[in-house]
Amino acid sequence: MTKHKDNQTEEQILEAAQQVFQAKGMDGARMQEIADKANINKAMLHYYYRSKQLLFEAVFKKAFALLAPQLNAILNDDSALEDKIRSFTHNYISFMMKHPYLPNFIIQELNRNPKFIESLKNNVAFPNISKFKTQVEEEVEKGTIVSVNAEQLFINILSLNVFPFVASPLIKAFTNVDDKAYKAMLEDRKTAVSDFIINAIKK
Amino acid sequence: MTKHKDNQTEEQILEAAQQVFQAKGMDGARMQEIADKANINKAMLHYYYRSKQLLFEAVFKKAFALLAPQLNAILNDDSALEDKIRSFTHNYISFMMKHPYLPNFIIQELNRNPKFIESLKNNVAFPNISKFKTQVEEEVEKGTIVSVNAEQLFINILSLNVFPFVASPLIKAFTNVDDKAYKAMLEDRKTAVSDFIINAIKK
DNA sequence: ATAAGGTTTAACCATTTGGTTAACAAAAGT
DNA sequence: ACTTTTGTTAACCAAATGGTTAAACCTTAT
Repeated sequence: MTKHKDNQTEEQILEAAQQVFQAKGMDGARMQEIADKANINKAMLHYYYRSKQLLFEAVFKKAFALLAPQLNAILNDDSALEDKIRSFTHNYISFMMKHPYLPNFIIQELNRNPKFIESLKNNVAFPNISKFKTQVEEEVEKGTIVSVNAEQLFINILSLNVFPFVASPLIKAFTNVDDKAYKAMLEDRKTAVSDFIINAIKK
Repeated sequence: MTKHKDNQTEEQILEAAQQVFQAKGMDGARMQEIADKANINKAMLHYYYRSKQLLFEAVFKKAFALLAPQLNAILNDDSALEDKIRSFTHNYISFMMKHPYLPNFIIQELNRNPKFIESLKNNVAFPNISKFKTQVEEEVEKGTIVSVNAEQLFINILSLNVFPFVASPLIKAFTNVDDKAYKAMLEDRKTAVSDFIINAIKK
């Protein structure tokens, strides 16, 4: 119990900031609300993070660092394509059901400030398609899957997995489904999406 | 040239508001910026629309009214399922390439305020899945497509078509693709996506 | 004990922001 | 002609907001 209270406060702030920023975005978030949620004085936010912008960036980078390994699972893992699709879909949906704010937060703030992505490319293990592209091209050549463009396939996989988390209010409304039933549908998607994708590319 | 100048001003405001709201969201938008873009005094915004909230709602409803018919094309049209998937994909991507801000704007603001969807259900021709569901179930019974849940299929179609517009900065970064090449990829998707979907459900 | 260093708080500040007001200009109705 | 209604503007206002400050409070090493 020597001097870890500082670390603890810093963590409290980051935790509270994460909640507020992810729920309301950079522009909608209020420093006072973050301070209240962290049970500290507003000046502490500036003591530890200097400015709203820097606090936001800390939250954003932490969120992105959480997402990146998920994506690298499909882009850089060594297993066979079909296995990867199944495990990625299963794992990604499980993961996002625990962090439902994440994808929307990242997409929204990246749209607000596209330059922001440049700093991420340096700081975090940034997902890259090249290895996945080689693998897809090999499988096409071997004849195990139909001829597909690797980028398009990647976009399709990503779309089918991410979109239901980004657009949930809209989809719920169109399909006349409540929260509970929507969760059940997401649960089904852990296998339904991979079946769908594999069906689409299997010869 | 009698008394349409009023209408003209009102339109200028709505047009400017649309640009600013869609680029920066409700919270990030500034009334002064809208006024400047419309080349009018800030007080005029309140003269015609009373408040930021009401101006925003006018913009939002107009945007949603533009989107809804697109979705009704796949949900309520009478043509055969396969034809619908092909024409929807083609038309939706063409349409969104002309209005790239639209889907992100609607999704973002609906996440910010999910209650908002209730008022839409009354005002606009709100897309509904029921007819589409019947059609899918019939085709499954006839044996022309594999056994799929209609809601899941709808989500898949929507995901594959919408997501690339919502997450473009992210996808561009992962696939190392610039603006021009991304547009070409979207162009390809007009047929690639429908092929993908039909492959996935065809027996 | 006490000096030094980091930590925390209440009060304060400058700027921004949505919104209002009162006067003025332009049509439109009589 | 003149009165009323509608459209437009500059100046103004109160509240909110990100950020600062100066003093108080701990903790710890000397």
